[in-house]
Amino acid sequence: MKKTTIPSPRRRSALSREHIVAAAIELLDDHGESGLTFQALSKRLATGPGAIYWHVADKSDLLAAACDAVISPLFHRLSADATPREAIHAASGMLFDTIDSHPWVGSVLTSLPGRMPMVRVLECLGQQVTALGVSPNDQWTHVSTLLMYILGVAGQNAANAKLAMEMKLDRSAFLDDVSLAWSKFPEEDYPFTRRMAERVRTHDDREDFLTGVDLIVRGALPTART
Amino acid sequence: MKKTTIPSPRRRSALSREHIVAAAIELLDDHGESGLTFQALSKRLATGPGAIYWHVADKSDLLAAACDAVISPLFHRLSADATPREAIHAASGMLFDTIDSHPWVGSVLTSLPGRMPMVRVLECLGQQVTALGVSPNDQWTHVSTLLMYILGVAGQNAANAKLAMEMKLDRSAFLDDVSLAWSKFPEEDYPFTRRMAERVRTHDDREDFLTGVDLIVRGALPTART
DNA sequence: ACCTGAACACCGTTCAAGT
DNA sequence: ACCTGAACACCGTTCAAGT
Repeated sequence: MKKTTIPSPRRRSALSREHIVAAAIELLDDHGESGLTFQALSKRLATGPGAIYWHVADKSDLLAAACDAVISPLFHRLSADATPREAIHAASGMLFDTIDSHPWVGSVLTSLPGRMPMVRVLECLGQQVTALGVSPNDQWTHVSTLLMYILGVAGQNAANAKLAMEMKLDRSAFLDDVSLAWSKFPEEDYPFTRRMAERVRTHDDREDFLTGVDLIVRGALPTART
Repeated sequence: MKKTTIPSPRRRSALSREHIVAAAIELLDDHGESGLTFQALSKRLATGPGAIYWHVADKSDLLAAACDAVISPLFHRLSADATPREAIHAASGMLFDTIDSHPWVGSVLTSLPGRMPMVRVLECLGQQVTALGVSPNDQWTHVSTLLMYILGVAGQNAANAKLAMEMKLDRSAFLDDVSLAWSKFPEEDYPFTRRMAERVRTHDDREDFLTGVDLIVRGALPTART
């Protein structure tokens, strides 16, 4: 909701990749994924669209850079003295918080399989799952299960935010909408969906997410070590 | 790789929602997500772009209809006489196969949170998890964990296919590319990614996916019943 | 009721021309 | 080396006009 209506105070600073990425992040945060256009971006930076292409290859390069700029600082903040389970929990929580406050990160992250912002998440999870004592043979399966789950939640978060913005609703009004739709499905064919209509309106996204992470970690290591 | 170069054999048939959706699916299958444009679609249907809007609200409506047309038949093919675990396994396998042969489904599915194609998956999983004997309090968590995992894999599949198509590589060449990139990360900071470089090139996507499903189901129900 | 197709607003990207 | 801004190709969507 912050408007950040800066008319044109960045005359002095020469255009740089960092400035461009920072401005892109502001646009994405304020107006959603559709808010980032080279038109809007060049206006905010007081240049022409062509200037941006000197510092950035294309739009997907810009999105990747914006995503990485938001995500990479997270992994410097992880305390080293924690059990693997705690570390996974902490990293997941931080990831959720940034995806929650920058919903576009969820969809950009998914769109870069095996590339830089995502590999940071992979590596972090991989090291902790290894430290958990999972046998080398199972490490890939367990880490990628965890990663796919996180990407799924991230993508849903992005989709929710995008739809809510299009419908000009806030998050809770949007969930009310979903809840109402679920309560109208025929009881006969959709008993489960019907039963969950109330739940979806009142649940805590963050808590649900972390419970899912724990559930997967528990499945990965039947011999629990707290 | 099927070209399906039908010049214009559909003169007779009056335009209908079903025809439009079927043509849209063909375009998506043959040329990927970017292949579906109202321009290309109206050319294939031998009409103007405006005609399509009489039967379809807008592009997202069209995508939702195409996605649902591909997904909904799946859930009529589930045999009733199976244990919950088998049913979840079977449904997941079918879902994977359709997402694998129609990669765009992965991204469209994610973009419709709580809406029609996705609710079918939710309901199917929900009924089986309920039959599994999970307590009412835990049903939401376990089902949504499973669903988010499936959506994560679906999204990655779509992203892989999209990138591979842009780079004009087939799937295995694309994975070779990722594998090579992973093998070049600095050993010091990315030991796990490095170790998995070979794995990512040779793994079986479908098998990994189903192993992940089992892992989550196992976590959901510590008291295994086969 | 259903279709036509030109027109509109907007997008990512390019490139000759400037400094 | 870096920036300018007009131009290009293409997109989703609209709408007056037809049948």
